[in-house]
Amino acid sequence: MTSLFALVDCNNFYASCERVFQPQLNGKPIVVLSNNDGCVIARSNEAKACGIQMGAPLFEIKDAIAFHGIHVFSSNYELYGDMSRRVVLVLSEYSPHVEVYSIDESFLDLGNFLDVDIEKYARAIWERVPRATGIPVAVGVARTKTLAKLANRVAKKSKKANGMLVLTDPKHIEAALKATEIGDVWGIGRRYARKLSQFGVNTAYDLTRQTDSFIKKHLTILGLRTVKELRGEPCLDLETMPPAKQNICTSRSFGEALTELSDIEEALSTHAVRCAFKLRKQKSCAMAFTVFLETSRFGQDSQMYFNSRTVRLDSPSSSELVILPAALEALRVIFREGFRYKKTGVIVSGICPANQVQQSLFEPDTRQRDSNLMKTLDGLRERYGFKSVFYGVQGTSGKWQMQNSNLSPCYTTKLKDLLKAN
DNA sequence: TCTGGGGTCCTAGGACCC
DNA sequence: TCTGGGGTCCTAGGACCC
Repeated sequence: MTSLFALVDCNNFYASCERVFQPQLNGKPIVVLSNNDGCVIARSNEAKACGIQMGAPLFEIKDAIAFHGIHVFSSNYELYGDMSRRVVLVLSEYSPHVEVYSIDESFLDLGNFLDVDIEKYARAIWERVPRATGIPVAVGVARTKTLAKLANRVAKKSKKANGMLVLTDPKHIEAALKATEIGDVWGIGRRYARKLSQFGVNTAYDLTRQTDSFIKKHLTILGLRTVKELRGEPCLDLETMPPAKQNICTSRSFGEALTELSDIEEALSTHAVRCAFKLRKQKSCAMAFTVFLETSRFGQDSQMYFNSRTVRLDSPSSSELVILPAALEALRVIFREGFRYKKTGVIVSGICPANQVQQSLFEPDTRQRDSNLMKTLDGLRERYGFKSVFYGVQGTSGKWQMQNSNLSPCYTTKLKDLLKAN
């Protein structure tokens, strides 16, 4: 029995989502910006052709935007999240085992599809997803996940493949490995790419020719796994049930620099509430959390400051009534007058399943009461949005709120949007 | 003036224990 | 004077992913 994986990757996903609802932008250059309209996180092919780089700060490309008439969007994660669900729904028609790897990528298990012409099958997926959702995709198929990733890349780049490639023939695999730069291999980042090139290892093919001990020494056992996968030996399984997260971080940069503690408290309390909500959503409790506060990391004139404080809880909790006041207390400890702050956030850690939590002996049992209240609050939030109920400390000044001046409407989830406005 | 927000895992080294 | 060896836990730092 041989394994077979397909990697389906949405092309320029965020840009494609925007285009589904503004088809007049087909063929036009589009970029989508990060939170706070900071830098470019998605580009249509036309924008790439204009020379816009991934991660480019908006202020650096203002001229290019004007010159080429590039359409600019703030990121709209509600829209992208909903489009992503639609794509996954279509994919699940093609395999009983789908791993949603990220918002725009899924692995499909095509092993045991014995009587199926895989070439035809992959092409069917490639055609069907855009027809059903409006989102164009690339499909790469191979014996290991890492090779499927590589096949997907080649499928996108090669004119001949035109967005779909089944990479199982050894001769084709070798050619693909030779055509793939080391830094484009899944699992090899910038640092490793630089290090490897010093040893004369420049392509994925070069990498497969190294000894295991060399790889393990310089790239740890994770790198060795990558190399084995490139050689065709499956080391990674499909993960259809994502494990509960071990850390959950909620943070945002402020729309503008803040100096007042009370403004920062509004932001942090909002993040703390959201973070506790995420924790409850995955049915977990946390043993500890960290609050951090920082100035801009880029400022030259103003002084930089970063500080964090970790708080251990007496017993694991997911209650806002526990986390929120303690988070604010931690913030007041690390806050210093006289800095221009740019970001704050909270990270919960030491996560365990909620049903395994033991009551602390010396604590009054407020757990049940809290849990009932949280259930009620979460119900309201899911139905009417996060603005429907909030604590006084979260405030209404919203001075910390992000900039998103080019936000598109939530086309697919509008009802929720309307309810939120009330 | 303006530079995102999430996550994962591994390794090395120190503290501490028997 | 001799002053081993093995284990666990924790943390910081460094790498990676989207």
